[in-house]
Amino acid sequence: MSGGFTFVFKGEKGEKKLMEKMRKTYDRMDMLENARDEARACLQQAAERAIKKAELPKPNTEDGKLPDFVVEVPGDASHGDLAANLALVSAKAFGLPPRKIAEAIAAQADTRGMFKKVEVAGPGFLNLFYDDAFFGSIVICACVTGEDYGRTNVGGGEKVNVEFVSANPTGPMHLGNARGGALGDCLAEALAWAGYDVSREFYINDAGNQIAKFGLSLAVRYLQIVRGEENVPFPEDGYQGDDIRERAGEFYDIHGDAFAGKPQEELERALIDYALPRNISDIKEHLARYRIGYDVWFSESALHQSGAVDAVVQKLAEKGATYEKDGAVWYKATEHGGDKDEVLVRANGVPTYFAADIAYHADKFERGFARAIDVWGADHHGHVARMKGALDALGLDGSRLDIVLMQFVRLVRDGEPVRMSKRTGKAITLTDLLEEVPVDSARFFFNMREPGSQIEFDLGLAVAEDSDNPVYYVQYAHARICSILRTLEGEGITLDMPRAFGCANFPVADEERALIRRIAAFPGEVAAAAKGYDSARITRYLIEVATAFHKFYTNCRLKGEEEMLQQARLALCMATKHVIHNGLGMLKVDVPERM
RNA sequence: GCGCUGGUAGCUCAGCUGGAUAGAGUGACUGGCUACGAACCAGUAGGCCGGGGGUUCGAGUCCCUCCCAGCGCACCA
Repeated sequence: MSGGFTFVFKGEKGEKKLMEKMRKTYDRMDMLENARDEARACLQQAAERAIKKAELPKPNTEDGKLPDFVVEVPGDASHGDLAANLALVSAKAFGLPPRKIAEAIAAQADTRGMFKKVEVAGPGFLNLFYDDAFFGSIVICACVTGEDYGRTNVGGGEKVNVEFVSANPTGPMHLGNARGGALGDCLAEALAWAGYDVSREFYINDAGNQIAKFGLSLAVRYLQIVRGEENVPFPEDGYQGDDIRERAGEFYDIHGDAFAGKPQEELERALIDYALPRNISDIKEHLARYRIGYDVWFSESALHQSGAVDAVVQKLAEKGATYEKDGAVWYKATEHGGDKDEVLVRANGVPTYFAADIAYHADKFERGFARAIDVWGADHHGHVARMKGALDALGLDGSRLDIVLMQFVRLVRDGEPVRMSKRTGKAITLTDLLEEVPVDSARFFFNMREPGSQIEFDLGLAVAEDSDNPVYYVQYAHARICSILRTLEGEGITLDMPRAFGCANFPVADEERALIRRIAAFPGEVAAAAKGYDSARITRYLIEVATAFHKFYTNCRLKGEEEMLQQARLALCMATKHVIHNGLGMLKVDVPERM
């Protein structure tokens, strides 16, 4: 319970003191949640009073209490600011029609100064309307908390690890990485805003079969340069990308044919040692250009070298979760919810990717993370259950690992599908994408839809799309606000908080109320995005805020308006500016003052 | 065959733990700048929510079944 709201701003002396009071009052910052609690309590007590006064019979439930009910924000503003289904769900308990119950409750409702009225509507909904003062206090809250508006502590400081992209270092990043990067980075940001202690991590797959294949492919390209392409056949399953040729070419430019006579193994080793660090640093650079940075770059090979992989296999064996067959060590996945058992150590003694990944995730929990979130391509979905199961088998609660599965990006150019396979060598890379599409658009676009939906990215459209792009719609709202602020400032008018809060008749327009409702929803939206691992909520929300602002802008004026109302509207503009600034900031999209 | 995702307006997608006449954007059509930025706003048209059963006061939402699409089912990662 929030302890109620006290609307005493009018008599307050001094902005500083006022600010302090505001910060205390709105410590929880999510005023909508507070309002929900207030509404719930208001109705619950009203129902209890009605029973006491025998306006309603005693509820015929097992524990004699009222049934659970929902307080929600109705989609239609004419249904109030909050709506409760208390009367509907307790129809049986009272043995009365819902509308009758609702009327009895509404008659007893003490609106606590927060609500203007409680209305009975439809089949028996109880609709509550905010008092104007509450609308005003939401604006104040957003203004006072400013660049922190939207932060909550629903995460309680829990340590969370978010691993995303983790692109294969054998080649350039593709569109899936672009989507995963935007999604993962924004999710991490939303989690941080919701009060989690977030660490961003990139897992470098610098070991295993694909590195061997990488070495082989490089070696063949190198030998082709030395001996002629027609004299050295390229392996069927090698990496055919041009990037491999380029790396081999660079290596040749440095060493000439000095390595041509060396044993294959030595040649491959030298090529890997040359190319891998360069690929990794390219990945870092390209991600930085995409505005993504990591707290930790975790190397798979380090897990092998430290013996962590062997240790985890050993530990699984001690738990009785393994057996040997055909010379390989198998994990009993079927005993932990899997469809079939999995190989941990091959007959040739080399551990599988799966074994390394178990060791990797075990390591995350050993580093003190309460939760690990991985953003994976949907093609890895088969890996989810067995990964969790393996953690369970180790005695590390596998439910602490959450996987965000991301469907593929179907790339299209002028209506024609473009192959994304690394092996065709024709894949569009992240860098290609960013050459055609601004980072703002790409990051916004990839965060517009839920990870689970497969999306189509039309390159031709993305380039032409500049002014139709929703990101500009949101940015434009911000630029418009800045423009108003500049204009008024030119007339010597700036926001004076105590004065703005002193406006007795505010809000006056429906557009103002609609905008304030959206502003009030911000902390809850961020928290929901964090808890539901759904950063798309934020982009959708920002579009809603921009819409509400544009409507407000066309219907409500500031310039030439009466001073108190002008101040109140100035505060509303400022509140909106903070929301857009903070929201776009989470997406790491620019917040332009002019455009 | 088994499993994971998804199927909502012409197109791209929302729809929160079941709730009030199913919503946006875009495309089509019609209006609105002598007032703070028209990269904007207002209006019209457009729907057996994949099909069929069931659960209940009430289902796009939950259960069963079928159909369709993408993906996965390696001693690859």
